[in-house]
Amino acid sequence: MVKYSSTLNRTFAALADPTRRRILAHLARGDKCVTHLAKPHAMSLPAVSKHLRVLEKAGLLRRRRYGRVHEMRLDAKPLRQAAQWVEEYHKFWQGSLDRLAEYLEKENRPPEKGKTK
Amino acid sequence: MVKYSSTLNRTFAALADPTRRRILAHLARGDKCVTHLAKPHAMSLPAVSKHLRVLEKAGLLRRRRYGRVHEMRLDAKPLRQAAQWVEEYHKFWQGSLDRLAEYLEKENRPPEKGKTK
DNA sequence: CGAATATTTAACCATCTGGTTAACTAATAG
DNA sequence: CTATTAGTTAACCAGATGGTTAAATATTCG
Repeated sequence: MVKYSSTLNRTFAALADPTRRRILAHLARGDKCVTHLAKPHAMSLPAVSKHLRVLEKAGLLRRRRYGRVHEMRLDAKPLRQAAQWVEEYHKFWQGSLDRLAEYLEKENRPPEKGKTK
Repeated sequence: MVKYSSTLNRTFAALADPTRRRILAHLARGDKCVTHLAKPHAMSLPAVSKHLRVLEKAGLLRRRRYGRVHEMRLDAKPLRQAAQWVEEYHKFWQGSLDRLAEYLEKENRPPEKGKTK
């Protein structure tokens, strides 16, 4: 059966913010330090730092310290579980256009006609 | 290029809550009315009603009214885009074990100059 | 040493979230 | 008409989120 893990909670929550998705995209192109990752984002360094911590707690990145520089490394493993979850609905979005057509045709269909409840 | 649509924001945010993922799972097994969907969840009807509105605004379900009964129907189309986004990171979680091994081996790699702390 | 750099922590703020209970609207049943 | 049922709306609350600025902590540079 489907599990409602807090891992999945944290993964999806982390992905819900566009800044964090952008950071992940940058990391996918190579490991970066905080200042580097912060530059393209119109916000303060502490704000980016917070986003990085969210991603880190979600397990989506690993941090290594070289002196005062924190080097971030993408870790996409949690995305695997997320992808699996979403994929369970594959057949539903595949058939969605058919379903919409069907839906529109049945415009006047009754609920559970006759004896409700 | 990657887009940071608010569609994706809403989709991932909707999926970040376990109650909502559970509701989607129930909907995947057939359309249900609000009271029906609420029953297995240890919370009030208004709470479930709010979750349904979140899912609706994320485009993950459609609502039809038959008299006083609101019938919910899963619409998984938004999940398609989410799946595509996540899939872009497929190669990263595939290679993650190798990467971790590599990471652990390089444990003593120098920072940028030949100076370790 | 003292100055500069990289980053975090602290304190604060507005808004969002997920829940509650109570009251309301609307439809059906008797 | 009245009572019941389905569901939403309103008001409220605690805690999370996403941002800010200012101060603190390391680390490296000269």
